[in-house]
Amino acid sequence: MGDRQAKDALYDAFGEVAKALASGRRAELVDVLAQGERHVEELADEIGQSVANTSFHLRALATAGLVTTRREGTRIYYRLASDRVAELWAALRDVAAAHHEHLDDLAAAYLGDRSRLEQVGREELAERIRSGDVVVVDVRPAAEFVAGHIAGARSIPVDELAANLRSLPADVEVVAYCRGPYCVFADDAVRLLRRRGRRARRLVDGFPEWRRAALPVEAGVPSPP
Amino acid sequence: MGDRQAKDALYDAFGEVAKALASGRRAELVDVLAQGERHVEELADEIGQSVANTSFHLRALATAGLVTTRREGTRIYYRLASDRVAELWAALRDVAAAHHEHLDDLAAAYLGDRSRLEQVGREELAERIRSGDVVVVDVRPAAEFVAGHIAGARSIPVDELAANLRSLPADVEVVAYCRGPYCVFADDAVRLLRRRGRRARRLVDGFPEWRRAALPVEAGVPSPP
DNA sequence: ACAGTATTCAAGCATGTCCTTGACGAGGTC
DNA sequence: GACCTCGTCAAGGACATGCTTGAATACTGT
Repeated sequence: MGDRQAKDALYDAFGEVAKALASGRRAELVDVLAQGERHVEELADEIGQSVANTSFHLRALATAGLVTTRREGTRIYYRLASDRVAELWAALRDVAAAHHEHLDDLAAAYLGDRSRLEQVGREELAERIRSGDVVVVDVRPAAEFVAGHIAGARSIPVDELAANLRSLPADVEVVAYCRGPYCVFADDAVRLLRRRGRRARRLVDGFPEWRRAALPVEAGVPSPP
Repeated sequence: MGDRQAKDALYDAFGEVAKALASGRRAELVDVLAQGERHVEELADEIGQSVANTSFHLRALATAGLVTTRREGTRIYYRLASDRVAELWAALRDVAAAHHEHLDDLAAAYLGDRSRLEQVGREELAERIRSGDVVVVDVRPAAEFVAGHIAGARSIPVDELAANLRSLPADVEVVAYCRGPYCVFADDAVRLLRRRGRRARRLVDGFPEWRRAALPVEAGVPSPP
């Protein structure tokens, strides 16, 4: 006990888990799966890869233990193995944001200029929801809303927002949220709303962080009008 | 903004950070550096690799931003870029412990049977230190004790423990701690102490976790007898 | 049992990673 | 200034990874 070979093998196992996240495509998959389960074809579409290659990456994640599967009819749904995986993913993002040399530039290139985009913190939003003077809009794809969302939120996927503008009360501030700090959906939604003269901000991070903070969530289809 | 190419580049950057940990040797380095700064030759010795290869891995960690350096005379000291990195490392260990298929076996092969090894939690130990009815022994190498240790602990590196047994009071329980949950030093120390008829337990994790929990720490050489 | 479809597997190529050896470079010391 | 030490860099060989294409598998639903 305590010998070199066994130690190397143990730490190699930690390395294997890290290797599962050591690919941009797999990182994207984890980011999507942190919203809830999805099947292979959807995931392939999300990450812009062939189904075969997506399946290959999902297998890598499954082999490392980060995701598990469930069959429903002819589809196979993948989901994160547990909340710990989402926490690992959040820790990885944190370290990258703090220490990766070019992350700011890359984020700016993908997200655009956020300096004029007002954000709202989780606790403040929870408070405003309790007092009822805010409309919370989930701008992720509908499937992710169904898998779980902030209690009381309305589902309006970002590409349907322009068409549904008038269903939002004009005199109440809107808070949009999406997948997390590196997701563009809420940014685009807030920009659109402000161009139309609405008061709008985005939640600083996304639904997975809200859920992990043990704030109120719901799941299932939107309640009828 | 929001295009495929920029998104891929951003997530590739997250992947690069994960890749820095995607090697058992680099994981070992991070585990050691979580104790405090060390120079290349020491690190090479710790991970059982050539100096050249250790330098290569340290460069990989530095390029990803996980470690930084400081020159002192002819030596170069490496340290973790921040506490976030230690948190990422802890999150990685958690996920591996929960989901890696063979981690239990690998840990057992390296650490030996822990079923008869009693452990003590951080909060309980903090309480017992306040009431003063426990001796806390830091069994890591002396350099790591100097870089930082639990307030009030004594430094007795594990391979010097047998020779210093009589300096420990016989009627007080001993709690040994070391680098973390996958470190053998405290296990070996507790086993030795119990064979010699002492009451002894190990802290569940190690010094980095104690410090991150904002419990009392000190640094510097042991106070004179 | 059969056809249909979602997913996985296999082969193949280009590219990247790990570790070794030997030479080089930056700083300190005499 | 010459020498010494610590650390880094470069080249090279064995091996692993990422993506594509095309075929195989494992279910479902009738």
